[in-house]
Amino acid sequence: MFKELNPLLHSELRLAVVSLLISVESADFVYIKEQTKATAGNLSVQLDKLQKAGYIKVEKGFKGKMPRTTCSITPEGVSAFEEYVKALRSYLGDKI
Amino acid sequence: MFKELNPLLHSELRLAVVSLLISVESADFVYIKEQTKATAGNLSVQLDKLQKAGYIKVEKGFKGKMPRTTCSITPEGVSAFEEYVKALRSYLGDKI
DNA sequence: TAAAGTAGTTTATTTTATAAACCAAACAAA
DNA sequence: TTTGTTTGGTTTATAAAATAAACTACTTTA
Repeated sequence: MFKELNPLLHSELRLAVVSLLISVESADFVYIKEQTKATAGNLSVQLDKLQKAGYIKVEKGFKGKMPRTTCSITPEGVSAFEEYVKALRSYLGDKI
Repeated sequence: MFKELNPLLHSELRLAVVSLLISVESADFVYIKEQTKATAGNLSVQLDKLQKAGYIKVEKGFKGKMPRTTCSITPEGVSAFEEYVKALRSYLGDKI
């Protein structure tokens, strides 16, 4: 009846991050923070979880002299998201 | 960009309950428990939250001599669910 | 060179979800 | 008839999560 919802994606901020990255090739920390309206601390924690799950890749470098963290989605991230959306449908019926 | 997801509905079990009740007029505790595969304790807690939010109506009565708790969705519950689904779309893009 | 800003991380606190323990009545059966 | 079991839950305790606050390190500006 109701499919299980991947708890890693069933989180407002992490879902927003993955949703954003899926349509964008790559995005840096500041941009993600702005788009999702997250606090830096919360974003840092959630990016870490997504990375540890293998759903995103996080690269730390510099833009000039300032640190710059760039994120991109992995193939596992894409398919986890697709699975999540499929599972969601079991809750939404024909409403979507 | 990303709409806020009503935290009361953004919970696997509460979403399942509301989703179930939306298509069914009314359902009792045991039935909901079976359909959602929830434990009784968890279900009890979550039904209480939904009721306190005014999203469902909970009626306690008896079937013969055994207690029987019947739940149904309220108009506020229906519209909260519809809002939630609308907000979700901002995360799912054209994936759904 | 002191103050303020940028880009984050770490730690602490609050909130949630979940599980475990419990309760009361009914039924079953010895 | 009293001991055990099942039903239908609720309450309380614990684990996990989200969030906020505090902090670090470096840079830019006044």
